[in-house]
Amino acid sequence: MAPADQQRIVAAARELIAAGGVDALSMRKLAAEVGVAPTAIYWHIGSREDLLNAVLDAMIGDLPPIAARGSSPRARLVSVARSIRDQVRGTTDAQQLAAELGRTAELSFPGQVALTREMQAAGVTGSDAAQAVRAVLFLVGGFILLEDNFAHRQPGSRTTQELWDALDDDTIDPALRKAMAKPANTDTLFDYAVDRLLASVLGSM
Amino acid sequence: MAPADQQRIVAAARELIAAGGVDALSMRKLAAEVGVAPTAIYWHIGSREDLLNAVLDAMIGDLPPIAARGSSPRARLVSVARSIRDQVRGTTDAQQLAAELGRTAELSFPGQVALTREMQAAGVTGSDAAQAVRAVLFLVGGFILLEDNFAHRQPGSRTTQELWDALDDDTIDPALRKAMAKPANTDTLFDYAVDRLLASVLGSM
DNA sequence: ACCTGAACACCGTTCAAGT
DNA sequence: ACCTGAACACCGTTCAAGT
Repeated sequence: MAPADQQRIVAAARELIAAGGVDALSMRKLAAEVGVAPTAIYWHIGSREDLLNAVLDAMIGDLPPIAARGSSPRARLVSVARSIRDQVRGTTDAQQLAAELGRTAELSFPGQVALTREMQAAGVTGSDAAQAVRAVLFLVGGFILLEDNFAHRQPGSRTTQELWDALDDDTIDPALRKAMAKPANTDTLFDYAVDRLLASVLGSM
Repeated sequence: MAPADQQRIVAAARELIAAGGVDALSMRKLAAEVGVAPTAIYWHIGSREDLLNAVLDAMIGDLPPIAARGSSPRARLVSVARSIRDQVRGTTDAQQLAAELGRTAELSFPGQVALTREMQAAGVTGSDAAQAVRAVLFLVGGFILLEDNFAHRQPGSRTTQELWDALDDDTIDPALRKAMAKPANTDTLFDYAVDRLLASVLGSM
């Protein structure tokens, strides 16, 4: 049997996570996959938390850089916001790991830097730019949170749409209630929200 | 010993969660707390997931309604956004449970309705209002996500501030880098971001 | 240096059996 | 109707012992 070095162990752990999510990774299953006793993992990597940190390190190393596209500063800002959202949505395991390990700052940092660079190019400087960048980041984060929860929704639970349909409230216009009950196109909504926030932040409605 | 009915079991479960978080609640500890064999819990409530759902039901029942304050429509919208944020921050256990059980829609719905009502009062109608409400909700959600992660950050991990201090990037102005490296006042930032988004959405900069 | 086996202290859950 | 005890199939982790 090949030696159970760190690289092989981390690779096997990533396969287990890719197949069944972070919860599907146990020290015992991993050891079986590597072809070794569970206790050997502890010799090579350490505790479960050490293992997860090593896995996250490897995942971060594989991430492509965030690219800005477009010619106008405004378009480039929008493209970075979209890139961040796309990258987060395509790396849910890494996001979950980072959340569990308290390393989300690390994971979101490259996007933050890219956004800051483009905000500077748009002519916003100093603490104004810092505030603007953070506002955009929070908006992007909100999409991630709510889309993620939407994706993790259990079959038995009620959707926002169903809740609106069931709501009996005369103070809200029927047409508006109906609009809220319609499922949202989050792609369109994302572009709209980012556009509105940038318009106001850049002072160029 | 008093009968181990559902009410007593749920109350004991809430105490365990309040004391040590959702992870501190196990069927066996709960049974010990109630003074009964672990298997008795299954007779009264069912599985662990059934138990957590019953606990979340009780928590939702205890939530106070979201109130709008202020006289101008804009001020009332801002106050609802702040109320949502405050309520979420004060109910982290319920938020975690809702996320695990896929019931976040239910938990965020009252705030969504309150926001919709005030958006209508501000003169925005139909699908425009629906989009505007959702944009504000996503922004509020982003604060919750990033503040939450910030709070759950492990002592060993690096903060966004430390990452900025360590960044060596000549394309970003030193003053801006310094501004990003300063810890953000999320209260101020929240008011700023909500204000900017509302200004643009309501079309009254 | 690298790995195993036994052991400890936990989990959630089922099910037959008791009163 | 309500509860227990035994049992099953899992966990993470430690540590002495082997090569």
